[in-house]
Amino acid sequence: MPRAIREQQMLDAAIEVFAAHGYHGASMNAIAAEASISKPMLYLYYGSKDELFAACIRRESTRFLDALTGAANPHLKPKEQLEHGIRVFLNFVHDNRTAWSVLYRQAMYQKEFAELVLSSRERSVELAALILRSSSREERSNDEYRLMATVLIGAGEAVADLIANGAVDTEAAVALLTGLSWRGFAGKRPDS
Amino acid sequence: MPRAIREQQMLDAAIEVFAAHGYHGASMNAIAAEASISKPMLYLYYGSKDELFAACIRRESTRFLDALTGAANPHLKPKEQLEHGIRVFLNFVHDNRTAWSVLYRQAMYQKEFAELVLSSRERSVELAALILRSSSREERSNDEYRLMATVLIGAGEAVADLIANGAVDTEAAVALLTGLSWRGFAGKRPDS
Amino acid sequence: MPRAIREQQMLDAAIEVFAAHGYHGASMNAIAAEASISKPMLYLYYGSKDELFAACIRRESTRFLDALTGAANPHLKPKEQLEHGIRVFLNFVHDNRTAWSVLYRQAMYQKEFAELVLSSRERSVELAALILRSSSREERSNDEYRLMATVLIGAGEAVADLIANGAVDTEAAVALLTGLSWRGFAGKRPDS
Amino acid sequence: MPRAIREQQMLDAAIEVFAAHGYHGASMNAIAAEASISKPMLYLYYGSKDELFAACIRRESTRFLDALTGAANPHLKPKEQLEHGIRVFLNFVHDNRTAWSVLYRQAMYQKEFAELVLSSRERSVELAALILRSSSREERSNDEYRLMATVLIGAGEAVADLIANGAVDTEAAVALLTGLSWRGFAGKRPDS
DNA sequence: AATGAATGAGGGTTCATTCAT
DNA sequence: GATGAATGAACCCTCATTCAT
Repeated sequence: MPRAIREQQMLDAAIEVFAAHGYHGASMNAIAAEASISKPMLYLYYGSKDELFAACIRRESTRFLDALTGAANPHLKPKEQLEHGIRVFLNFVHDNRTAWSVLYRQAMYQKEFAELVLSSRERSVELAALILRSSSREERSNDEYRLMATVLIGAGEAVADLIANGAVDTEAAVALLTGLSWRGFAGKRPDS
Repeated sequence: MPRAIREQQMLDAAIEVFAAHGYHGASMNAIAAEASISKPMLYLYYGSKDELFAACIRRESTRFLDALTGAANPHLKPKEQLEHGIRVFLNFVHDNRTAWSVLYRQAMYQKEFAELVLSSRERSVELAALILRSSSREERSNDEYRLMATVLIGAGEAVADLIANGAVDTEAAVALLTGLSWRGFAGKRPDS
Repeated sequence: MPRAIREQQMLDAAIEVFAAHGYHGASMNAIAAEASISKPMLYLYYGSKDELFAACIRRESTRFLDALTGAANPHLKPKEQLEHGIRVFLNFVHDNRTAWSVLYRQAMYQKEFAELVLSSRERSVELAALILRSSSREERSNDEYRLMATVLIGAGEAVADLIANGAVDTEAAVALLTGLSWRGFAGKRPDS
Repeated sequence: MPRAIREQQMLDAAIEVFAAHGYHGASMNAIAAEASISKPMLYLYYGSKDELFAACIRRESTRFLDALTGAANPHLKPKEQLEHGIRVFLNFVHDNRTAWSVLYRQAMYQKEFAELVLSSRERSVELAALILRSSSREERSNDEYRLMATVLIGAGEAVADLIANGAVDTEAAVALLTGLSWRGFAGKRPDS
């Protein structure tokens, strides 16, 4: 069986099991079983549980960034662009909730994987910063935009958690986040 | 040694070790050693690793909420109140970063502890919502304020992570968050 | 509190807990709790779990032998005497089933306690041998009677187990054992 | 090493250690060491200590029943058949005394294993009942024969214990039990 | 006389990881 | 290329037992 296919098969299984049971709760046994292969194969391809987990993070990060990148559309007006990006972001997180919570949130606070997650998040911050810059009514430094992007993403994650818990509807969340982005907490509502 | 003191001693050690290694990475052996007591004592006082972890969460939650509650000051003007709350929040998260990341962030995504963390977070959301309401220039429903508070806290957590990484200075972050809260991403800067 | 009463209180509790959970399943904690005293008291009075268990065996053995001894009645005819003895035996075992099974049957096959149990059983064998001798139609040596008594008691224990399981009614068992004792397995029934 | 052989090797070791120390006294460590394998192997093959113990019971039960079944010989006269069965029984119990005492006697009084032991014993009772029926001088119901068989086995076990203790010689015991079976305690000796 | 507080030692169980084939 | 068989190490938890008061 060709290497590339095997790799995907194994990653699919690993992500599934990691997402379901968390890093420690997932045993190499379970992953091998889920992938319908033998344990030594996992080690042959990935060397260790840590590296396998890292590979999972990398693949999901890529999917996430692809989704975000795909959301950019030069024809949209700034505000629409922001809204669309937020929508894509929230939908992605919601659709991949379990994987997201394990591979991003948990991993981000685990010494061994924090760097990996952060370096990936860096890129989404970059993207968000671009959108913010284009939406902005005045010039700011790159660093400022990046900081703001971080805030936006943090807020997005918090809202995404709410969506995942069913506490909030996605479109409502999009509206809220867009509104807040535009006017802040204290500002008036558009329709008022 | 009296019971009350032992309990604190044990919680101190547990929080330290949990924060350093995460829930699974922390062994009861290590916690007992850190507390300079024997393992059975941990079990005598807390019954199980799960319950010990839960006790840690509870204690830190309380500390956090106390800090937040202490930040409320009726003499402050709304905007100052918001700014002060943000400052207290960021400082707390920064000062307790490791405990925070393990006892809140990791625990929140672990079935056994999610409920506990969420019920505690509920209370900080409540507090933040109050502050937001008093800062607001127009009336909104309670639910709306709570949602906004969640967003604010999510944003705060993201920024706190940056502070913890040394990427941002606390006061700068306070200014940014306050500004964004007030005017949103797109608004003009106060001084412009 | 006077020593004698304490001792009984502790033995009562110990027998109860041992009978309910077996030797290993019974913890000194549980016994102390059942006796409403502190663990060090148990150790003060009995020194160790083994010795406490031995004391339980001794007390129950005494009760058992007392019951058996009380069953002897010179006014009864030999066959009636035998039947009465069997009845008393079976009833005792039945009434004290849990304690019996733990303190005799289990203990008998445990290195540390086998000797104690056997030396107590010795005495019941002696008693049974006396009854058998008086029932016998011909002279035999003491050793022979003792051997036969052992057989009788073994048979009795097997039947007692059946009674305990509710598989057999006590009086039916008495009749059976008496009949068998009198005539053997192959012999005709009295009424035939 | 092939699976089948390992299984036997492990059961051999387990039976040895269980017999020597009892169920609780036997540690999985000790069993693994005795079998010259590692502990995880035991768990891979048997899943838990309980299941390993059950497997021991099953194997020894089978051996025991095989021995008993092999003792049946249609060419023997009823009384000889009974005598032969008793001899085989006593020899088996004697030859396997430690295993017998732990795997049958102790297990029989332990909630988790009682059912297993009893279901196996059921079968020996069945066998003994058959022999008794063919030796009997008059017709009885199946239930009666089974009850008598239980008594016979109980008596046999008691005698086997004596043999094991060296208090009695096997052939003497065979003669006694056969005689008692034939004539009861009170009857005359054959040679008188 | 009595106990709350404390522990050393060990048990069952699981897991990531590696040979030998 | 692929795996069945095997293990060292560690973890959570419990228990009999003992001080210090």
